[in-house]
Amino acid sequence: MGASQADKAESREKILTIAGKRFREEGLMGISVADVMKAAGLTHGGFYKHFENRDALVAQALERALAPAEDNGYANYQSFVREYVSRDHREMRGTGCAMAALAGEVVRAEDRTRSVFTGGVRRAIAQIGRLLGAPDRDTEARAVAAFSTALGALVLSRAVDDPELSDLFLASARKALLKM
Amino acid sequence: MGASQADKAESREKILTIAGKRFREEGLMGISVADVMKAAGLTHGGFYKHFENRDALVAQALERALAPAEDNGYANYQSFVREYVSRDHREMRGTGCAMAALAGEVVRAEDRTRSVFTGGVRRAIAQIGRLLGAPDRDTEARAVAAFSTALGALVLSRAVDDPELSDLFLASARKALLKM
DNA sequence: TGTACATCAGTGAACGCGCGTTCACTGATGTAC
DNA sequence: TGTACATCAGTGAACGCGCGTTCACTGATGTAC
Repeated sequence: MGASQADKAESREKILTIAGKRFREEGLMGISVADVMKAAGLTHGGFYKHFENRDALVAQALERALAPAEDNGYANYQSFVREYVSRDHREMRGTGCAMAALAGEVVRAEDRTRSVFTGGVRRAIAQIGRLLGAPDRDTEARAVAAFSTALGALVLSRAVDDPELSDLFLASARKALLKM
Repeated sequence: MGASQADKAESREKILTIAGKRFREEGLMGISVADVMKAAGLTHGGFYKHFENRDALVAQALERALAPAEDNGYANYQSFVREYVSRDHREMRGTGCAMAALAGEVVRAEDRTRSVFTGGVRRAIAQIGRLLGAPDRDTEARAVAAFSTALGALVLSRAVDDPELSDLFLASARKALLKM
């Protein structure tokens, strides 16, 4: 069952996309190599033609999930708050912010994965800083605090099993963020 | 190797204490029944004399980890901020806030576990609300946003692999929280 | 108080299962002539 | 352009291992008389 170089690249893309989604949904330990390959329409044995081992997949899938999306920049600080801290984002676990999905787990991940994560955090802070407008002495600190609030509220709104309390996290965080 | 009823109660306590610590450190899936029992000085087979199954241990260990500690209430809002959002707390993963340690994982946990978690969140919000002083129309919303900021900053300060950035999360969140 | 017996916390071997990884094999792709 | 051959993406069986759970067994504890 031979395959061309183009097929290989396509398989790799598929594996990374699926892994990025499943890791966000099920956690970094929540899905097996065989499951990822099956979801990509392949058998598990071929995995090692694409990645050195499972940890490499974790790091690379996270890298891709955190890669800045061209189209998906926020127009301004208000739309960042309204889109990031929203019910839609809460529901989109597999395609939403990978930092919110994996922040709690990444402490225990491999160095490479942690470092990729840290890069994503830095870019997020820089982006929020830009949205906050003309940089002054404490723009960075305000961006960092805003990111903590937004991510914290999103994570807690997902964790809690009461829809009202969940909505309260989103609404309260939006209100606080728009005052900052 | 018979054991008295007092011994059994003692074993149960030990298992719950160790599990509560290890779950916070390694995640809800990060430690096996055999490891918990071994750490408690027992063999794995006896586990089922204490708990119906592993999920029951998760729920009960979380319940205990979230039980309000008599001695450990915060004197006021400022000490909550300074103690919760601190380097010490960041370093104390096994004995620190179980909500910060497990918020990201609990979405995928059993109903019982999620419900226990939600109870802990409600108590945390109520406590912060009280610390914020005389309740007015939006004390609850301010407490909810404050909790999001504090937990988000703690989680991110642990996730990130750069000590400076980690400290920046704590310092920036404290500053924002003390302004609220 | 002493004796006989039931209880049951704890032991450790065993179970079926899914995991990450390896490997011999296959056949279409890509290359050399 | 056609033929011969090497490459290597993908297959699927197999590996060793650790997991959650079960179970027959043990012996001190607790109870009945």
